[in-house]
Amino acid sequence: MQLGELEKQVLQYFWKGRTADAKSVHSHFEKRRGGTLNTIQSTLDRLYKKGLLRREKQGHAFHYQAAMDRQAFIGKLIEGIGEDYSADPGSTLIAAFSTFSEKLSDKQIEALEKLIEARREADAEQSDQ
Amino acid sequence: MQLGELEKQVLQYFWKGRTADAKSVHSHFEKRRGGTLNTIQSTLDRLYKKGLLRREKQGHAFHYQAAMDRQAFIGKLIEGIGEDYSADPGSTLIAAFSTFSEKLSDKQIEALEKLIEARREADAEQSDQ
DNA sequence: CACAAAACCGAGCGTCAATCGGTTTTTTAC
DNA sequence: GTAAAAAACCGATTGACGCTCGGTTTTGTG
Repeated sequence: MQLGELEKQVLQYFWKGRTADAKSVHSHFEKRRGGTLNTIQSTLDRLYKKGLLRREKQGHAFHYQAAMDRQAFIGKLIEGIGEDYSADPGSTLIAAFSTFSEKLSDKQIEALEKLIEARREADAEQSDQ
Repeated sequence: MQLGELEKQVLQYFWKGRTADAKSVHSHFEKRRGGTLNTIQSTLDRLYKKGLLRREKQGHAFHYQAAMDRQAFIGKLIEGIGEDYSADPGSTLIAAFSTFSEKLSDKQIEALEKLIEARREADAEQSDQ
């Protein structure tokens, strides 16, 4: 799922937890980059059709919000990379870890180990039943 | 770094450790998908200009080979995603782990833990000096 | 130097995001 | 209920970029 520059920015805007209609989004982006309301509208529509935004009629306008959070979306993108280049999940993850290794803080490493631990426990649970 | 379909396939061809000239690559891909030698040539050239293939004149033709292996490249792509969506390395990695968690074998989890351990030791080493 | 092989150039096509003018549909206000 | 306003929707244009390939130039070899 490759997004254009404006799409990326709009998505990140919604990841702040906001719900907004085209008008609000437009007034937010107008200052920093210009563009008409129509441009924002078609971008919202594209993101909606791609399943990245949810929307709902509220009075006269659609109110949009993120359909998944940043973490879930990034996970999907990384999954897509694995598929594109025929890498299994394990090696994709190892590639990621190797690349980032030096940049990780102790805290982040701990968080990762906690996830691993949790996953191990889930495994044990499974074999109990 | 978004690649086209042919580019992806050619790159994977080189990840098998091969060194090859345009002619060889073409004869490899001709069966499964057709296309002229010229198409392969321009694809090799594009990949070369993107820094994904290395090349060297050998007699009258360039011999190409992968400039980095699959793991390094996938690492770079994932890094790019983090940049595109303003995610720090730690959260990118956690997103990857969360997404793949259930799909990982025990072996792959162990491999990951070994990497974490290695990274911890590197840290300790550092603080010794 | 001539011939062959490969590199290189350039153009056309398809896809897709960004952009925006114009039209249709929907809401709301009277 | 109808008119005005607001928003959605449609369609066309532009700009990237990958794929494709014909044609020209360069290069290596005998």
